[in-house]
Formats: sequence, structure tokens, C-alpha cells
Amino acid sequence: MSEIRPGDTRDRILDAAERLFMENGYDGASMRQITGEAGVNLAAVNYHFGSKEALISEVFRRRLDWLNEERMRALDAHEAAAEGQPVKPSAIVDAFFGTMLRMAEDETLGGVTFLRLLGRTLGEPSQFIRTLMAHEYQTVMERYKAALFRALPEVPKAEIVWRFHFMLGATSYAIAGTDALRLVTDWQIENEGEMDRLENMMPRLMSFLLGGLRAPLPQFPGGPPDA
Amino acid sequence: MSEIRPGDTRDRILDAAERLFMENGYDGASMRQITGEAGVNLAAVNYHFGSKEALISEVFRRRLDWLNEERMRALDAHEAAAEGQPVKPSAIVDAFFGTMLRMAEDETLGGVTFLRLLGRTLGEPSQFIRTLMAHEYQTVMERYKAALFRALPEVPKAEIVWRFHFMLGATSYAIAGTDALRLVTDWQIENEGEMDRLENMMPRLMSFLLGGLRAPLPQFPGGPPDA
DNA sequence: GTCTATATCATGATAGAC
DNA sequence: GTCTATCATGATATAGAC
Repeated sequence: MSEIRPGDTRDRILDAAERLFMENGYDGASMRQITGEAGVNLAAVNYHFGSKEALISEVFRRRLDWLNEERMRALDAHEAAAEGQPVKPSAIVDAFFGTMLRMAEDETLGGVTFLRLLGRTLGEPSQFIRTLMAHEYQTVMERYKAALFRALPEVPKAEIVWRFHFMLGATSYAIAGTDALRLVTDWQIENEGEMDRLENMMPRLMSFLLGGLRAPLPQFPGGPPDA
Repeated sequence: MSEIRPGDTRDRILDAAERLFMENGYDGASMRQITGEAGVNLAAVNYHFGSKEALISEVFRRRLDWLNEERMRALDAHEAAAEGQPVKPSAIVDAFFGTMLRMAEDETLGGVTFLRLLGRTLGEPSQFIRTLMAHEYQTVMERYKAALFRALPEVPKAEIVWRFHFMLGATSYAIAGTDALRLVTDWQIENEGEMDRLENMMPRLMSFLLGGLRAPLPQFPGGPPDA
């Protein structure tokens, strides 16, 4: 048992990289750390992926491809069920953010590890990572923006786009679960297991997001900017 | 003109470090870059601060001390005006998040540069940075949590703490203004100056935060967790 | 206080034997 | 495909002249 099968090395590297990038960031996780944890040779990363940049690209790609397809399917299903009517905002929010959060329950999809990595990475400075994310997300984003425009015809489009962005930020932080979280919650986190925490967080986050999305429109000091 | 006064070096380093940490992250900004941009010698950082870690600590300290004192003053003022009654949620949110956002308008307080650095850093993985932030924020956080508990007696405390955290996340992302933002907004960012963007964002963010804070309570699948 | 020069170390990447 | 050994580079930090 525990013998090493061919083709195993690649996945072992991806799993170790996912965990260490999540924990230490891209710059902070070294190739030696990653290959050490994976139990493979240092040179294996360059053999299988070519470079460290190519490695993290693949770490994201193998999860995001699935996630974004699933998001498309979820929105398709809601639109089909709506029979031409606009999809409800709560359904759109669930299809986008709920689909992501439910990844955490499935270890074969990366579980909380990947989700935390994702939450962190949206704020990462590295240029090529941002380019990678922008490319992975572009199509999905357009679909969801369009759905929200239809669902909330009385809200200016600029407002919706901003609120989408605010929702992304709230979700990323909620997921990332850094000590910034512990800073606010402290007393509450103790005595709670990881999954329990996440299960209880989900309905809380959803309520918050929907409340923000449907908040009264802001008053601008100098009049509306896109009147 | 442009002669170098003694004591100037220290501030030049802090300003350059602030900008480069914001742009490239802590690991991504090297001492050579920082001293190069500041126009001082490489050895000057270690002479004035002792180490790179001590440098970024000072970068945060000189701004956060002011910000958190100001937050305390703002809440003091609202509580005095309320004469024993609970302070309104909108006033609390403005005292905490509005005070921070208004820093962006004052270049002598770091302006947008520091604000973006702050937004990014709450998600940074580095352990000692998290410790630094936790220490800087602890007292203020307790005051604000207590104020929100009083302002929203019908909302469970655990719910309030979570929503505070969601608000922090939304705000950080809004400020950080990475390409994750551009990814969602694209068409809208163009033809808008930096300050114009920020001025319009503020009322939008405030509405969103308040909408989330006052959202209907979530339904838990297995019953309320702290019933 | 400021500089040059350098010590020391860790990194990503690769050449080449097996 | 996997290994060892090593290269080239860039990092932080410091010793010591001025």
C-alpha cells in the first residue's frame, strides 16, 4: 500500500502547491517547500509544468474550469425554470456565490483549501495572476451581469456592477478566514469546527449579500453621476 | 531647491515603501526597489528601521494610529450627541468606514495609496503582519462591536459580528481596486479619474453596507445555531 | 548619517546521468 | 520520469571607511 503510481506525481504537486499557496501566498511558497511536502524531487515541477508561474496557473485552472461551468449550468437552469421571466436576485446570487461556497463541502474539488486560496488571490498583486483570473472569469461575469440587469430593471446598471463587486469582496473575506476574521469574531470561533463554521456562515453571508444588493439607492452629494 | 534636509531620509523611505508595498505586496517589494525609489542608500533602511519587517510595521503604525484615534473620536461624538440613547447604525458605520474612506482625500494621511495598501494587507498571509494588524485594531474593534450590539438589540450578537466582518471585506475590496475590480466594472472605469471614482464609490458602498447590516435574518437549515 | 563593499543565504531553473 | 549537482540571480543584512 501507499505505492507511487505513475501520473501520481503531477497531482501530488498540485495538491501540495494548492495548500502552500493558500497558506503562504505565491511569493511565500517556495518550490522546495512544495516538492518537499509532495514528496517528490525538486526538478519535478519544472519537468511537469515548466515553471512556477505555470504551476499556479494549473492549480487555478483545474478548479475554476469546473466552478465556472457549474455556475453557467446553475444560471441556465434558473433561466429555463423562469420561462422568459427575469430570474430572481436571490437565485442569481445563489447560483454564483452559493455554487462557490458549496465547493467547500467536496474535498475532491479542493474543499476549503482551494476556496481560501481563491479568496486570497483576488487581492494578490502579481500581474500575471490577475491576468489569469480575468481571463478565467470574463465570460461568466458577463452572463451574470446581464442576468442581474434583467432582474433589477429599476436599479442603474452602474449601481449593480458596483454591488456585484462589493459582494465579491465580502465573500472573499468570509472565505479567506484569515486572522482578520479571528480579530473580529474571536470568542465566537472557539469551540466550533471548521465545517460547522462554514455551514453556518453560508446562510448568513447570503442574507447579507441580498440585503446589500437590494439596499435603497444612495444619495449623491452632487446629484446622480449617470443621470 | 530640492535640497535634502536631515530627517528627510526616514520619511522618503516610508513614502516609497508605502507605495511599493501597495503595488507589489510585502514579498514583492525589495529593499533595493524601495531605497532606489526613495533616492537613498540601500543601507539606510537598516540604519533607520533595523529590518524590512520593522519598516512595514512603521508604515502601518504612522497611519493606523491616526485612523483609529479618529475612529474613537467619531464614535465618542456620536455617543455624546445621542445622550444615552443607542447610536444609529448608519452613524456607527460612517464613523468606522466613512472615517477610513475620507482618508483618501487627504494626501498627507497617505491618500489612496495607503488605503489600497490597507485593503490588500488584511488578506496578506504573512504571520507577523496579521499580528501587527490584530494588535492595532483590537481596542477599536471592541468599542464598535459594543456600539452595534446596543444599536441593534434585536439582532443576535453572533450575527452582528459576522456582518461586521462582511462589511470589512466589501470595503477592503472596494478600496484595493485591483483588476478584480476592473474585471467586473471595465466599461465603467474608463473616462473616470481616480478621485471621481472614489467620491462616487463612497455613497454606494455606504448604502450597500447598511443594506447588508440590516438585512432580514437568515434561515438556518438545522435551526438557529445560538438559539 | 551616509556610503561602498561584501557576507550569507534562498530562490527558480537546468544540465546531464540513470 | 526521476534523480544529483550546480548555476545564476537577487534577496536581506552588516562591517567599516568617511
